[in-house]
Amino acid sequence: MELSERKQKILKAIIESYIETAEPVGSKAISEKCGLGISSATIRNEMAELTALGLLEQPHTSAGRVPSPHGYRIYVNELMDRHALSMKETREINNALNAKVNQLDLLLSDAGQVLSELTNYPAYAVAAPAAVSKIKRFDLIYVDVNTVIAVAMMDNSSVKNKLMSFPDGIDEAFVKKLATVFNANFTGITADEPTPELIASAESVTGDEMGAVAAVAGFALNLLRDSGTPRPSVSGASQILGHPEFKDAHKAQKLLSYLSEGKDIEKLPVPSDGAEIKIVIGPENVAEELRDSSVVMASYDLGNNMKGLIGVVGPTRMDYAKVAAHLSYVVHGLRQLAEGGKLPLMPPDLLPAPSEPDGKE
Amino acid sequence: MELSERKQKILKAIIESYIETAEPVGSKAISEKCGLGISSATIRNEMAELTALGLLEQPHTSAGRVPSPHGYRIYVNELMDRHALSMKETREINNALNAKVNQLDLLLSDAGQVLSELTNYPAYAVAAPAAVSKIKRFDLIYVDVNTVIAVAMMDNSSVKNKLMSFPDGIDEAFVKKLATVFNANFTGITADEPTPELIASAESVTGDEMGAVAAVAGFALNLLRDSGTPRPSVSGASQILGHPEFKDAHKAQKLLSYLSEGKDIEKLPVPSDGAEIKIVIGPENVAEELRDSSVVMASYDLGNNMKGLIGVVGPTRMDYAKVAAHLSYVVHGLRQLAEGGKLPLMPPDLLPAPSEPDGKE
DNA sequence: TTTAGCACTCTCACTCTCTGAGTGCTAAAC
DNA sequence: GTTTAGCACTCAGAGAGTGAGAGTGCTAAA
Repeated sequence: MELSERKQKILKAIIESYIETAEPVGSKAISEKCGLGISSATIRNEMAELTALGLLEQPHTSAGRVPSPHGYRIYVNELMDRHALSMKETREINNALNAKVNQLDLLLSDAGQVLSELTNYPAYAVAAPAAVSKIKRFDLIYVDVNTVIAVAMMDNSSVKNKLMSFPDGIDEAFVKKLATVFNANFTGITADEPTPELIASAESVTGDEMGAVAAVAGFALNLLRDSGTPRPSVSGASQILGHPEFKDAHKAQKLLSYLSEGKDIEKLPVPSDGAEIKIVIGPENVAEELRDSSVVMASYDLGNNMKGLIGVVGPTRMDYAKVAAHLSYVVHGLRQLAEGGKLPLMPPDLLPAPSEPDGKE
Repeated sequence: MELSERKQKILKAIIESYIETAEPVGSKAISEKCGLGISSATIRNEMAELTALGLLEQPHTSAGRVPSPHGYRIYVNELMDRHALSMKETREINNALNAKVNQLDLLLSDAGQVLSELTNYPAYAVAAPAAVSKIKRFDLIYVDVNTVIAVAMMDNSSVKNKLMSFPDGIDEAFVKKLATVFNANFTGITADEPTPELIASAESVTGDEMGAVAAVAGFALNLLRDSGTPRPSVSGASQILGHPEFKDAHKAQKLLSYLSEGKDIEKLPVPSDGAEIKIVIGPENVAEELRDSSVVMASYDLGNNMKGLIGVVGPTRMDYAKVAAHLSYVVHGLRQLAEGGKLPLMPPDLLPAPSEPDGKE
């Protein structure tokens, strides 16, 4: 389908006005605003045709027009201007990410928080579910006679630790031996592999004192079990309540609990091949709960098997251009940080690559 | 002020009915329900007196009565029955906590989640802000030639880790030396102490390669800076939207963003001396944002300097009895877990100690 | 092809009325 | 003195009716 240039301009103007005001847009407003020296009657004719094409909708006869999901799709694929990040925005992202380069798992949820504060929509981040997850490195740190820290690095590069108490005391040499045995036997195995024997053999090798082996093994098993099913971390959930389409608390609740419970996360949108940013509009969503929201998301791959999704959720009337630009910049920032760099405090001249939503149709 | 027994019974019946239905309670309903063989006219007389005493309020002349904050206070202090946890509830708490005994910081937010799911109100958990925080133990784990894990245990027993990448490669022996030096120099110091010299001396001792010392020191400094100002972790935020008093999205948003932003957490209620559970009702709250909500909270002290607050937030029309019982049981569970035990899968015969709200007046 | 004009439609805000729930008061009953 | 029945009174909320305003679609002229 090819739209005349004028139709495109009108559609764009309508969508942008609606994004700003959340009110149905009338012909008069467009004829004044969009700059083509054209009367409202002409606009009306064009709008009628756009409605017939399914790009606009009418809440009722005498209201203005509202973009349909399909209309947003065209807008996003073809009409939308790239949003140029302001100095201030860039600085805000850089500073916030720089300040938080501690634990990598936390970095992601922090990135979500930055994103959410910047865009005024909730953001989520979730690690890619690993088909089988393994422990890559295991160690025990002796703190004092009652305390040991167990540390495990998974093959997706997440690091977990647990503080373990031994009220009856534990021997430093024993801890060392235990660490060696565990590092030798528990790295590289998956949750399915027969571990009871492993534990038994570890016990026999070390000569267990008061179940330390079992305790440590329990930690390891838990990790293997848990890290297969990541939970999304959601930031800025309450932002959604600021938008008029969610002033019905029940609607907001459905969306929020879907996001934060992490059920059916496999139904979250995933990027199409090669696209850096994917925009999924309302009914295009697989998950029932997202059907009248839109999602702007990106996948990240920070190397070392750290992969996953990060995205922003909002009403279909969403400022796609701005959100896409922010998201894209944040993902670039993450990658840079993961490579060990710091982010420059001034914005680079080259803005992030163009967003590339999947063009169906 | 002494209430006659009959007034107490009526007040109790009104509050419990209101907690259940969220509708103003009329005299007729009470006369039928409360079991004293007394007509609605008599109840009306009593209700008028209770209103005069400030324990009930009338939304308007011809509506029923609604408990006032003061009324709730009396109810909580004197009238409320202890809620006995069902087998099912106990099992649910035990299982959920048992399953999550990995990282202790996570355990707390998990406890919040359990609480929130059980009570249908949002829950928060926040560590006590440390006056000065220090590193108790520091270590580096060599993973491979490009990767090192830094682990630090703070004196409040929280353990933090960071995965560090060294694209140019790093030597295992060097990592060991570095760990020794850092453990010797960075434990026991506070954020204020003059660290540039420390770093310099560490660099000279180890003979730095490509800024590894600086990277590790950066991690340590960040920890020291950050861990002084804990953020509350909030679970089940969206639950609040399920209650009719928060169907106004704006009101809900104010509450939620207060909780999750962690601003002014010093204004969160703190337990009064000796009380195990504290209940703070509506306007009794210090924080402006909590003024028309109630908070049921407890402090926990899991030993090893792990202290903090855990609580549940809801409308003033809250099922105080149930929430207090759940919270109390969860806190007991935490303590048991911290001591290294597992929770029994069957409920103990002895239910948690009675809740003990501060009795002002 | 564009535009002005006009009749038409439909929502929203407003008012009015009616209904039902619940009260407070009074006078009688216990 | 306490309790109760009876009754007039009050008020929120639902529903119907109305007018204004915004915006449309159509027609005929430019």
